[in-house]
Formats: sequence, C-alpha cells, structure tokens
Amino acid sequence: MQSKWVEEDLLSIRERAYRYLKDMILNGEYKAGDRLVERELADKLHISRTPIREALFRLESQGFVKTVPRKGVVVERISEDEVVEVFTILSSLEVLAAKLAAQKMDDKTQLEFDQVIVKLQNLDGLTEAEVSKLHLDTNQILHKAAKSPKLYELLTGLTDYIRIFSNTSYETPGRKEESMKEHLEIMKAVRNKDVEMGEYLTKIHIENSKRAYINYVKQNKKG
Amino acid sequence: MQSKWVEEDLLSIRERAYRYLKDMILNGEYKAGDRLVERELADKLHISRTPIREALFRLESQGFVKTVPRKGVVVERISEDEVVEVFTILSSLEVLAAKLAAQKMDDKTQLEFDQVIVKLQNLDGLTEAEVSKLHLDTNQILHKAAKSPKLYELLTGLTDYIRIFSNTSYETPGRKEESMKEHLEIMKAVRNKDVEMGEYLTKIHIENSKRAYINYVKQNKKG
DNA sequence: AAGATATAATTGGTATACAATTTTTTAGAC
DNA sequence: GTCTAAAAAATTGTATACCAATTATATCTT
Repeated sequence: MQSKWVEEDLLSIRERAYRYLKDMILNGEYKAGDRLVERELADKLHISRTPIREALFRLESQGFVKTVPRKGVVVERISEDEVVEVFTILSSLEVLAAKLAAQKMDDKTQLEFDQVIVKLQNLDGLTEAEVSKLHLDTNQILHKAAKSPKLYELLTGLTDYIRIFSNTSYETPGRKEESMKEHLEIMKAVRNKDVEMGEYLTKIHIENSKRAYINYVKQNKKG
Repeated sequence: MQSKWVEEDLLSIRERAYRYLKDMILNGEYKAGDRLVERELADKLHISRTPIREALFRLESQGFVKTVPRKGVVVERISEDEVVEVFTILSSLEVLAAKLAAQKMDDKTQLEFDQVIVKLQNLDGLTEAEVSKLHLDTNQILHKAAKSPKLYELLTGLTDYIRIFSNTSYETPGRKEESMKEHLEIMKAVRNKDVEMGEYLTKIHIENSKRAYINYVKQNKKG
C-alpha cells in the first residue's frame, strides 16, 4: 500500500511531505534504520529540500526519526522497553479518557457511540484491514469523547508511536477478537455513563494488550 | 531577566535559537498575541532565517506559537480551560510517575532525594526565585526517578506548557508554602518506597494546585 | 586482504529571489 | 476630518545555489 503523494492541493507542500513521510513510517514502508536522504526525497516528490527538511524536523520532534549531524536522517528503532513504557503511560491516559468521556457523555456523542457499537457487534465478513480500521476509529471516537483537545493530542501521538507494535501483538491467536470484544464492552459502559465500569474495563484492556505484546516479544525471541 | 543568546558554542544554531525563543515565551517576555517575525529575529540574533524557522516549527508543534500562512507567527494564548485540562492530565501522569519512582527507588536515587528533602525542610531565607527553582528541580528529580524517558518527556512538555500559570496560582496567600510542604511529603513517601502514599499525596497535591489556579482565576475575574 | 588515501555524499547554514497573501500606507473623494 | 479604495510594503512559503564540516565510499598501495 504505497501512500499517495499527490491530491489535497490546499495543504502546504511541507504538510503534504510530513503526512507522506509519517504514513510511510507508520505503515512500515520505511523501516527502522532506513536512511532518509533529503535530496532523494526532494527529487522523488518533485519539491525542494526546504519543505522536506521541515517535515523531517517535525518527525524528529515526535521521535520517529533521528538526525545525526552531517551524516543523515534515519528512522528510529523503537525498543521493546519503550513500547512497554508507552503502554504503561497509555494505561493511565486511556483510563482518564474513559472517565472524562463517561462524565461528559451527551446525546450527540451517544449516537456516534451507538453506530460504532453496532459495527463492533458484527465483525463477521470484515477483512483484516477493515477490522484494523474499526479498531482505530473506535479509539478515536473514545478519545474525542473525553472532550479534551490536549488529551486527544497526547493519545494520538502515543498510539501512533506504537502503532506498528500494537498490530504485532494481534498475532497472538485470539487476541484480536478478545481486544475487539473488550473495546465493545468499554464503549457500552462509557456510552451508558458508567464511569467506574468504563475506567475498570479500560484498565484491564490496556493491561491485556500490554501483556499480549510482551508475550509476543518473548515468544519470538526464543524460537 | 533577558535570556542570553550567546555562549554554548557546541550547540547547533537552531538549537540555540529554539532555547532562546522558548525561554522568552516561558518567562513571559514574549506574551500571547505577540508577533514573531522571522526576519526580525534573524537580524536580532545575527543568523539567517533558516534556523529561526526550524526553531519556530518546533515551538509550533509544542503549541507555544501558531503560524498563520503568509501572515505571521504569533505567540499562542493559552485558555483557562486548557490550563485546567493540563492539570487534569498531569494529575494522572504525576501519580503514575510517583508510583513508578517509588517502585524503582534505588540507593543512588535516594541520595538525590535526600539532598532535595533537606533543602525543602529549610526554606527560610530563600528568595522567591530560589524557591521557584527548587520547586522545578524537585519536580524534575521526581519525574526522572520514574525512569521512563517517554513519561519524563511528556511531563516536561506539560509542565512547561502551563509554567506561567502554575506560577500565578502561587499568588493565593499561603499556597506556595503549602505546595512546598506537599512536595516535601511526596518526596519522603517516594524515597521510602511507599507506593500508595506517594500516589495519594501526589493526587492531592495536583488537585490542590488545580483548585488554587481555578480560584485565582475566578477571583481575578470578578474583582 | 588490509590499510591508507582520495573522492563522493550529506547535512547545517547562509544568501537570494520570487510568488502569494496580508497588512499598512497613501491617495482620493466627499 | 473621515471613510474608502488603490498602491505599496511586509511576510511567509518555496526554490535554488553555494559552501563548510563531516561522514561514507571507492580507490589505490602494499
């Protein structure tokens, strides 16, 4: 799935370059250790070095790439410890988001939730990609429902950061189905303004995801 | 207190520009609404537009300034709601940090804590600036003790973001003294690996800070 | 094959130019 | 004097060219 460069003419060139590069990294097309050469990218995208540099700076400030002075820009290798760290942080922030979302639940948001809940109850026949997208969408709606832009921003950054790895944890047989089921229960609790249940289920959900990731890594290290 | 531009020749020009501008904003010398003109800054610091732009982008991604295309870069006005939001998020993350710090406490870190604890027990004769610095240092040591670089990064970003405002909440009579005392108790609990006490005291501390801020704002709106 | 040396490549920064747009100034009308 | 409209200036976004410092790579020597 090659990310598309063109389209969206309204955006600035640097914004398009940023999104393109971030997509490529998040989708694993640029892998850890890959070098990103300004000149090459500029030629490839038919733009000058300037917006490329600006996009790279932004990616660097978000931890996706690292610039080694006068050597090159390389895609960062995210360590297992770091992923576990992020899961730990997410545990706190997602619980907070669930709490806020349940507290601030209103009619309009309930309608949004209901739509997602229906989808989560009928996963049969969905492709892997569709399930993945539904997972991301569910998260997004949940995070937005907390009605705290700052929190949303943090959650987006953190989930993006470990996106590739949280996908790998789905390799554990049955984990993906379990995860979607947990998501469904969380959505129902939050939708019904059950603050404590929402917090509790979210905590369990992230802990399970974290454990699945750790087990997956352990498994694939030995054999 | 005009931030110094020169010195630290080892750092890249863009890094120095970034720190200079961030200092100026955090110390309130550039206020909300002020325009930051690339050309002016470049002339003032005797560098070209390039590193200035790079510094501005970084500040923008952290929410300190906002670029309006072909219009200018202005220092962002941080709303009261946003400050409250950040306090809420900090409550979760600081509690997590206290927990991790208590769990991972080791001999070396205990020595660092002991030094700070001694200072916190003898505030007499310290100037306002010295007390402020001690407050920041205490936070930093606490955050570092969680031994989670990602968490440290998030906490630094958030506390920086509301730095000016958390200072204003100290205007409430007695709040600063109370805050320092709370800090002292947190440090003692965490130092002694008392996880639950550390979490509890931290929660109370942030809640108090948040309440002090809200009250201060309310007070100064009416009168 | 190994090591030394020369050459390429790459980023960091400067400088200049120009288009698109916004802000400010100016000129004019009344 | 004040309002309006046109002109001028200012500002960012992008491109291009250039060079220094450093690193990667290729070449040569032994």
